[in-house]
Amino acid sequence: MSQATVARVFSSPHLAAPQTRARVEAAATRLGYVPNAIARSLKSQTTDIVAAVVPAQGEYWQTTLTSFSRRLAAQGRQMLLFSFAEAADVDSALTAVEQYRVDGVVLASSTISQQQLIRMLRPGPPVVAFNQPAATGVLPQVSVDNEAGMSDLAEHLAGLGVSTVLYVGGVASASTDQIRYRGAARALGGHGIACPYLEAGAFTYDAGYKISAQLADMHELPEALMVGSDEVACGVIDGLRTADIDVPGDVLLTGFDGLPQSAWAGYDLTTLVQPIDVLVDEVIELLFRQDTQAPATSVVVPGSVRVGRTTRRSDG
Amino acid sequence: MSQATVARVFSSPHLAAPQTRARVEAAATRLGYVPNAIARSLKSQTTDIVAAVVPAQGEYWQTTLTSFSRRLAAQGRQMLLFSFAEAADVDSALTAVEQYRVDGVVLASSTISQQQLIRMLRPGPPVVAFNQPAATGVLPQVSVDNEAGMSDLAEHLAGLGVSTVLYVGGVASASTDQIRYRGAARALGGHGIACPYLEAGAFTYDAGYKISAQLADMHELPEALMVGSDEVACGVIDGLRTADIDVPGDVLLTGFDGLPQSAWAGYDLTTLVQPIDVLVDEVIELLFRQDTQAPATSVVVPGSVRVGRTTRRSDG
DNA sequence: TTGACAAATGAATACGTAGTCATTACGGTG
DNA sequence: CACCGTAATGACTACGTATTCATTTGTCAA
Repeated sequence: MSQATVARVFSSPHLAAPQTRARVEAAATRLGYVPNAIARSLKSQTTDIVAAVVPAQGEYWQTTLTSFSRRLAAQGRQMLLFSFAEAADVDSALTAVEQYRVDGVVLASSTISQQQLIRMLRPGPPVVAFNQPAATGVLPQVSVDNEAGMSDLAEHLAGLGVSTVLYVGGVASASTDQIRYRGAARALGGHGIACPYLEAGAFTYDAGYKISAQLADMHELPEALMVGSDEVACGVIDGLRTADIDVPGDVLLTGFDGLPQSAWAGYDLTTLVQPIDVLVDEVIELLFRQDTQAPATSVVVPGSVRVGRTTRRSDG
Repeated sequence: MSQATVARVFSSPHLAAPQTRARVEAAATRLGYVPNAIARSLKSQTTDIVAAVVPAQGEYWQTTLTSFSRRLAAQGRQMLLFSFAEAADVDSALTAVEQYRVDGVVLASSTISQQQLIRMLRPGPPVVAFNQPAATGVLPQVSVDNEAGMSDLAEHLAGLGVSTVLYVGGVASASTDQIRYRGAARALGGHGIACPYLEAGAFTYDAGYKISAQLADMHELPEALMVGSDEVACGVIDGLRTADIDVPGDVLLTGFDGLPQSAWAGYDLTTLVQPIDVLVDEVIELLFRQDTQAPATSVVVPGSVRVGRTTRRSDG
């Protein structure tokens, strides 16, 4: 019974005689033998591991993460997780990624710097950016159609006869924020509606809650608020309600992302639902497609508007 | 310039002459050389990787997950993620875990079967169960003090003069659910208050939302509801409000877990806040403590009651 | 019986690193 | 100058697997 035979039983069973295979398997269970994936990786130069670099905060990323993990598991691949809170953590994460010789890398988060993206261009595993329009042209990238999505929401508002709108963004320097705002501004502009921009400061509930104080203090509220993300939108709603301003009674509101929470009855946002499973599938296909012809392909997937209570006028 | 010298520069720099080190580092950046963690793992029999087996759904687990990831990263360890939706996925995950020779395994979720827990007793990396009281005595385990926590909440209600209470659980077969209910029943029993049990069917918002229909149909509501988890509690609140039953106006309510959402102004639950970072630290310490004296230590960490609007009577 | 051929197996090697051991170089002391 | 101790380095091996190549075994036809 040689080591080579054992290896064959586990990696290419058809090359071993059925009788031999049975003997090997019996011995394996008896001795508690389990093949060593580390050694296999060293020999085969492939780890079946995909690294994911994801922000530590935010509903949206967590949802994305579990989608990735499950999809990869279905393919027999594992996921090495790197969640980071600050930009500095990204660099150390990328260093670790390089050492582990993973089969692919997913970079999620719009706050990863251009410089950090470029770093990943060195020879190594395939890299795909997730929902990070700034990476377009630099790295292969997959994202929802932010501009068209926000544009669709704007058209929805315009269709309701709204004439004054305020856009509440998360982080003005984030590429997704910029593109979503552009989608809103252009669509509304087409109807002759202006759309000023207000920055909440972060893509979080708290940021939305706090910025709502500024809204409540305005001498005249706009008819509608377009908020850059669902999480911020929930904060805005709660903040306004605290100030006795009703949504949708006193002001209409839209979100973006389609988080589970946005569908909760307490909020029931009109929002753009991102088809996360589709996005994830596109990323995985991009990582493992054979032809590496186009090095920086950009895949844009359309989202869909879900109309909720926040744009349904009670008096309508 | 031998391979041994290069290895020393990267793994124990003090053994290399400063001048040599400089030359090696220069050559490394020039050639794009990066040490191979796979080969290192094979030789050193240690991967610096911890596997986490976590449910795909649930706010609570996602929060836990990112806490783990960050804490491990701070130690120079990585996290191999296995999220599962069904029990069958757990087995395949455990199989993969065994192959990758990770340095430790964290099993989170109260729905992992006893049989699956026992499987991990075979020789291999240290394993710790997270918030899984059923594992007590079988595996080392870390959890919040579920019974005392729910008991504290019950005392809080009793202190408000409540005399009728209904407990809304998630999954009756889950050990956490049972223990939390016991905490409520005992504490309330001490005040002569009965506490019937109602099962929502899952630890999700939707389950809470649906079960609230049954509550709304009761001919007489209890004075207070004790809900087994914050996520279910949010669903119950929204469901009741849909049926024009106000919380806390018509019924008081408590949650459990201390999720970020439970503090959102729209809910502002009275709940038991789990000190997740502390729990995570305990798990990591248990995994990597040197002495393996007590094989099935059980660490129980106290939580703290946060009083929110849901137990503040407007008329009080 | 012999040859040809396929199936099954064993021996040997490489993957890239860490560590052991031996060797060399160097500076100080007697 | 001889001796010794320390610092620095190189040669070599093992970690557990996949794979190539050679060898053995078994089967069938001539």
